[in-house]
Parts: sequence; structure tokens; C-alpha cells
Amino acid sequence: MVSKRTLTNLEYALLGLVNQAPQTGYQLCKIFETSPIGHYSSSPGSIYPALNRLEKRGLLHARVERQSTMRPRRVFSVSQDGRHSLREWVTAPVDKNVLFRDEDGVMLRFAFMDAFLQPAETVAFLQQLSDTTSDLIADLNRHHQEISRASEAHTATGTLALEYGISSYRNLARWAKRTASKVANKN
Amino acid sequence: MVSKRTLTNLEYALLGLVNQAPQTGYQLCKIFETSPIGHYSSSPGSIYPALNRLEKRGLLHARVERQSTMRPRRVFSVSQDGRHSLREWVTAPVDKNVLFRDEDGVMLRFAFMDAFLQPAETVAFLQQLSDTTSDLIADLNRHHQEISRASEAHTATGTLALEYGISSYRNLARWAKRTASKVANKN
DNA sequence: AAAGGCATGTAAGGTGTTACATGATTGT
DNA sequence: ACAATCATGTAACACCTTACATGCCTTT
Repeated sequence: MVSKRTLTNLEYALLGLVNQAPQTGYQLCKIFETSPIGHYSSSPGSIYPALNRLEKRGLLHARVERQSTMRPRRVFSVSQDGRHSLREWVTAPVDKNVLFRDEDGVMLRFAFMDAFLQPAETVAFLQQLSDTTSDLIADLNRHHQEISRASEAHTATGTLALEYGISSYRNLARWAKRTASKVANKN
Repeated sequence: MVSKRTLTNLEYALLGLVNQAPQTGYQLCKIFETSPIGHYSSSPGSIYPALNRLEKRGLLHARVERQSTMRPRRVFSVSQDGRHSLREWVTAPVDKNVLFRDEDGVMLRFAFMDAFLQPAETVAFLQQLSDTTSDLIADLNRHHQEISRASEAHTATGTLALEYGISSYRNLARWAKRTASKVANKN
């Protein structure tokens, strides 16, 4: 049994990008700089160490070019184990607590999903996401009622911020349903 | 000139909560456990060290009860410096990059805002938030067009995830405007 | 007198951030 | 020859997470 340690979102993002096409660390840095993938700063200082970790764990394989020089160039590609890890990550159930604590991570999974899943499976994921989100909304509504009933030292803007949170998840649920139809109708 | 080091969101959250009412570390732990404030796990292992840091920097003051025993109890309240820090944090302009990288932090600022600002100032903040969000949406739309035009190795779900991001900021802009009216109409 | 909630803390480990350092290649 | 860009890496630092340890107080 391989070590079950889970990866960070950054590591999964790298794995997912390399899975789309083999890349060097520098190219991956550029992608993070120029595209809104995740909300990381993601400078070389985090990316190269992450790539090295992934290589050490055997999820990524590096083909070394310019080998003789002191500044070799490494082109990464995803190994079997890496693809397996990615698939497990992408297909994991959408847990309510995970959704609450790490919505970015859930969307990251979705973004890399179509390298692994059939449209029908993607639709199922979106349906599950929509359901879990509804559960979360119910929780937040309960909390909203509680702080309204007991007029605590809870501030006005505090309540309004909570309402934003709720509207935010409503938007997620709407998007998930809309997108599920889109994907389904493309066959 | 006092050290300008900025605090973490957790530290600001603690400062803001203690500003609403003096609290012990344990009570603050309970608040994080039972309410959807921020998306932290926020167990004792992060809260107590954070409180100690804030005390060391003179932003929080602890009144010690049960002093003679080996397990004293500390009730925290916010110092002048602490209130000043909070006010500066809350009233800082809404920067586009900050909004993109740390939306939670911006909403946290809003949640603690009414301890410091008049309704009119809160409305101004929301207006600024709405404008900055529109800028961000424009950026994301540009990026969306780019990846549509150049049909790269960009995946279908990747594009859909980007669309979620855009819808998400649209929802934020809507909320900001709606909430601005609400606050304005309450005088 | 035992249980459970109140209350505070430490230690190990991993990760992200910033800033810095360095070498290779390409274009002008 | 020089600058810009390609390309990789390290070091210091701070923070969060998890797990663990400990003691006080109230209720039964």
C-alpha cells in the first residue's frame, strides 16, 4: 500500500497541469502568473519544491535535458501513480465540511475533471455538488436565524457578511445545476 | 513608529471578536467551532499562540484571573493600539489584487466594520468593493476570451470553472450594491 | 469520587512567502 | 557585448495543523 498522504492544492494543480501537457517548472510558474488558476501567489519558491516532492513520491517523472551543464532543464510528465492519484482526488465524494473549508480545492478538482471522467460522471459530480451545497445553505440559514433571534452582540455588518456567504453558496448551487445541464446536453 | 507588520486574518478576526466583547481564549475557540466565521479549522493550537502574539505586540491586554493556580484564566480586551490597528485594517482601500487573492479577508474586514465606521462610510466601502469587483470581472472576461479564441489544451471543465469564478464575482458585485442600498436606507 | 466541560498550552511537522542567487540561451 | 528571458534553486521566517498533555471546576 502506497503512502496515503494527501497532497496540497498546489501539488494537485501542478499534477493536473502537467497531465494536460508535459511542462517545465518555469512554464508552470508562467501559467500561475498569467492565469487565474487558484488564488495562489505561487512563485518559484513554492513551485520548484512542490515539483521535487512530487517527483520524490513518484507521481511525476522528469526528463532531464541539457544534462551536462550546471543548469539542467527538466521536463515533467505524470507517471502512472500520478495519474492514479489525480483520478482518486478528482472522483472523491464532495464532502460538506471540505466544501466549506476548501471550496477552491473542490473547484480545482472540477477544472481537471474531464481528463478522467465521462460527461455523465461529470454531471453526477455537479449534482452531488449542488446537493451538498444545499445542505450547507441550510446550515448557514439556521445560523442566520439563531443570531437574528438572540440579538447578541453580533454586529449588523457581521450579519450582512453572513448573508453574503449564503448568497455565495446559492450562486454555487445555481452554477452547478446550470453547468450540469450544459454538460448533459452536449452528450 | 510602531512596527508596521501586518497581521494574519486569524489575528484580525480575534482582535475583532475581542473588540465586540472581552473574551477568554476558550470562548474564542468555541466561537470558531460553532459559527461560520472565516473558513479556518482554528483549534487551540493556532488560537492561543495568536493571542499571545497579539498580547506581545500590545494590541491585546490580558486580565489574569485565578492567578495563584497553575492554570490561570486570561480575559482579553483590546488596547488603544489594537483598536487603532483594527481601524486601519478595516478602512484600507479595497485593492484588486487583494480582493482576488484574499476575498475572505475583505469580507472579514466588512464583518467588523460597524464598530468603527458610520453607515455612510460603510456604504462608501461597499461602493468601492463593487467597483473593484467590476474591474476584476473585466480581467477574467478578457482571460475567458483568450482561452476561447486560442483553443489551447485548455479543458472544457477548466473553462467552466473559470465561468464559475466570474459568476462568483458577479454575485459579489450584486451583493455589494444591494447591501449598500440597505445600509443607506437605514440612515 | 468520577465524569465532563472549562481552560491553557507545547511539540513536531509541513508548507507557503519573500528575497536572494545563479547559470544558460537568445536576440540585438 | 549586452540585455532580456529562460530556468532552477536555496534560506529564513512565520504560520497552521494535528496531536498530545495538563490542570481546574462543577455536577451528579
